Amino acid sequence: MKEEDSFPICDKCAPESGSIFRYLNPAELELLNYRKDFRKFRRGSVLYREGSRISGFYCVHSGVIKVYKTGFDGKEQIIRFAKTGDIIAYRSVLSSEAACTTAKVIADSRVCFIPADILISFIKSNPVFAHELLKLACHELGEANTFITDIAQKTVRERLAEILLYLVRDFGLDDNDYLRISLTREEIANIIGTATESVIRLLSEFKNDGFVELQGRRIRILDTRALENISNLLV
Amino acid sequence: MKEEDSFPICDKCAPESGSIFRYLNPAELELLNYRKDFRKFRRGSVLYREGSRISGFYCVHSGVIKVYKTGFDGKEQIIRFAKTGDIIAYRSVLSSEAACTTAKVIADSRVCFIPADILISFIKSNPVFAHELLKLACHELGEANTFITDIAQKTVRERLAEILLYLVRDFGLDDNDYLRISLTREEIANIIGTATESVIRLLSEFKNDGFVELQGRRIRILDTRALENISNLLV
DNA sequence: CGGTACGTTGAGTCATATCAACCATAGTGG
DNA sequence: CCACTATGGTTGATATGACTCAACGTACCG
Repeated sequence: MKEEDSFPICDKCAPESGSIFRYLNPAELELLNYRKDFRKFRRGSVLYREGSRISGFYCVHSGVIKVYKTGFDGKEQIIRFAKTGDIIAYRSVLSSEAACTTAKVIADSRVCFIPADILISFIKSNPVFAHELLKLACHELGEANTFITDIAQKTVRERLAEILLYLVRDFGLDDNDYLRISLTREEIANIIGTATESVIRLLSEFKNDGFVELQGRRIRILDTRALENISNLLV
Repeated sequence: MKEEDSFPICDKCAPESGSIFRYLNPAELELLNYRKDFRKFRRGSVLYREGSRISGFYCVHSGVIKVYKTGFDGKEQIIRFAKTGDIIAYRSVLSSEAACTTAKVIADSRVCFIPADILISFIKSNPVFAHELLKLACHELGEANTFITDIAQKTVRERLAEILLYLVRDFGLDDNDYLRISLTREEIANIIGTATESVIRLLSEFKNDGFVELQGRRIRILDTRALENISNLLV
């Protein structure tokens, strides 16, 4: 059996990936392993679509998934990225609402699909798990609020610098200081809420100023300090 | 004892106001009534400030409170309003983070302050309550995501029309179709993320087009349909 | 080798921010 | 009672950041 085909066992992968399931007890983990469904998705495939009813949620084992909303004119607004250990679609499952986002694979992914009912049952049976899930949701809410403020008040230039720093924080840099996530210019634009051309212009401005280096889609971060200054990040 | 001074009992006011506490059992409600602290605040007073550690959260009995973040240049970004039955600051309590917002009274308010530990204990003892709290947080998260998309993609004009409709939905109209919430132009600007002058200009544009009528701070909604068209609201 | 998706650059336009001046109202204190 | 002040509202002029449109370059892929 090739490594890629190995079926992940959550009582092993949960603590390693730091996922929310590390708060489950052995019996619950066993149930999770029994009920979950392991799936693979290639770049570009869609896990679920805005407006659809979802019968469960996903835990990301590997890969990167973008979660976005589609605006009035069809333009996508990226809300967040999910990577190893993150769960997605839990919001819709818990609030009993239709999905308010679409999830599309950016880097080939392996995920577990978990039926909605056992999430609910874990909440009922395991108060610590419920509390941690609440912490997770509340933390995301805090981040959303910060993002609202930024997008409402900052210039595109400031937001671009900020997003680059967030990507460094969340995905890290390789040995040559290249960002470990590969996004199209359009995707970057759809995070910070601007036009693709604006991202291109500002990125090459950053390049000319010596803050970054560009090799096609790869972005090398040369001067974090300068980006921090531009972004006017509080904290 | 004047009506205004009467101490609200949550097992009465919770079901009436539709607050989250309607999911507590009698014993828990008794504990809540015993531990909570009833407080009154005048317009302009601050319940808690961004960055502070909070030892509990608030349930609004009457009045209106604005919850906002302060941006880099000191400009406030209003995140939401809390009115009768709403709870605020629960996010910070649950995520064990410092407050990421400030809460300031817009219309004289009566609130209950509830110590953090009993919120945690309710989550542990009452799975239904925990689930409902999760629903609440997840619902707010969904609204935040929608707002991010709007603010990133819509014009100021569209956002202004949209916010007027939201205010109608959340606060209603009186017998003469006046909005039941009174905001300064600056506050409206701080919701939709624009300059005060822009709000003034667009509002008087709406007035000239016959969509609204303006009497100082009071806004009369004349043509909901037109506002819906302008706002490009999905739904 | 054509096709498709992505990246880049330039030119022109427009929505919105900024700056400045002025008015209206209400509360305050002498 | 009247200046005095503070706060909020309004309007106009001006500046500019960012978007749109359009053309073209590049790279990979079947």
